Amino acid sequence: MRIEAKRHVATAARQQAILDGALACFAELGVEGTTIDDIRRRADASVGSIYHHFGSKEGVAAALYLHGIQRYQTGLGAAVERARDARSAVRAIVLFHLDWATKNVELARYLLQMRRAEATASVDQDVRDANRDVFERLSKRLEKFVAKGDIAELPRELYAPLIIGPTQEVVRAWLNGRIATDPRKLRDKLAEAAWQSVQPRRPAP
Amino acid sequence: MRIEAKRHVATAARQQAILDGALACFAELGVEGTTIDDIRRRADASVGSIYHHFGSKEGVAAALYLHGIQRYQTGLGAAVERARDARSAVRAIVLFHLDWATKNVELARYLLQMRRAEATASVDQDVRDANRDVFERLSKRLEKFVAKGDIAELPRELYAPLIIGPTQEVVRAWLNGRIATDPRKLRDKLAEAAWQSVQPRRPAP
DNA sequence: GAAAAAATTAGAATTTGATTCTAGAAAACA
DNA sequence: TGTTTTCTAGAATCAAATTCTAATTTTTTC
Repeated sequence: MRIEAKRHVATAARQQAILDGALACFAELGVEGTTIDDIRRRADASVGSIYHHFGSKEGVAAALYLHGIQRYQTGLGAAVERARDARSAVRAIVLFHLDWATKNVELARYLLQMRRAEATASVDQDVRDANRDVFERLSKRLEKFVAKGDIAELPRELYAPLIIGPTQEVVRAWLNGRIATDPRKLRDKLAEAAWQSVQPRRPAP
Repeated sequence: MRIEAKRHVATAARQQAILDGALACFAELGVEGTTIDDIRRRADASVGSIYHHFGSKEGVAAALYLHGIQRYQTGLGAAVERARDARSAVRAIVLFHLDWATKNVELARYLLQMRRAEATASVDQDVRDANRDVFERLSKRLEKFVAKGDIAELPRELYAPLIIGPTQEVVRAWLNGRIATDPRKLRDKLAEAAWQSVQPRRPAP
């Protein structure tokens, strides 16, 4: 077979076109406000095709969500791998988050909006799995830093909120138009705050 | 008129019944999964009545959202008023948040889920207004603390994220079942972290 | 205190939009 | 080449939101 998987390629392209069309529609009209027909038109597909590939409108929304999460996490993982010490690892997390959100505004807004929306229930498990993978890799690194004393020993469930919580809130506020300043302007303060928040406290002098 | 506003009372009761029924349905079936008929049954109302009072299913969702936000903010405002110094003010914010979410689980989950959902667009302005009110009161207090040097001088848009961001993330994770520990167990660490994050930094020694 | 107006409730009729279904086209396979 | 599988089309169906018309109840007006 000279040109193998010609269909495979076409299929992937079609699916991507549908997802792209859907994101554009969702951003413009809202998820609820978007009809299958809107997506069909924008992606230049047929109703049958959409249902064949994704099963339902919700299926499209869920697939888009999963894709987005995966892209985010892949990037995050890579960014943190590069860091050589605890401080730059923490900084990398904050900076990557700010960067990703400002460079993928529509997608970021969509992920935020759909976080824990029931429309994504069908991929919840996949999202959890993906989360766990990245999370475990990050945890491994973290533990080493904790062992060395570079990072404080805290209840496990606190690390992520402390490191990313404030940044998350800033990004959310910006994406929702509650603040106008480019959040990247705050990056040094946010990175520093994240770092301080997981520092072992010296006993009071 | 001996019994004035008999209707007014009945109306308020009916509206409340619809909102209560809606919250119960939303919690059990999801917002999407709930039909007007479900709400009608649970609230023992008629379709006409629901539409008369709220205009649409989205209207019901929006009203419920606004109510919830207002209740949360009233409580938060009151909690902070009571604090006499910067440190206890910051602590009060964190503790109130943890407390409110654990005592109003269904509503908290709903608010979180609907945050920035398009269904609430119609009350966005009201939510903003309510937010601004509380926020301004809090800001006034904050400024005094900043002037006294008890709290660091930072870009305005950073205070809320730093103080409430990590707590928010913990609550979110708990409401979504990502963590099982009662978040109130983490309250001292979260309050301390919030406080530290807005402390003026001593220049490095 | 009766007539008029306004607010509220009912539930049937309509409309909108998601989903299903059947048929046909294109590629992979043997 | 014939057969099977995957994919695309779009018409038909179905479910649920919304609208509409007609009562009913309360408030207001004279």
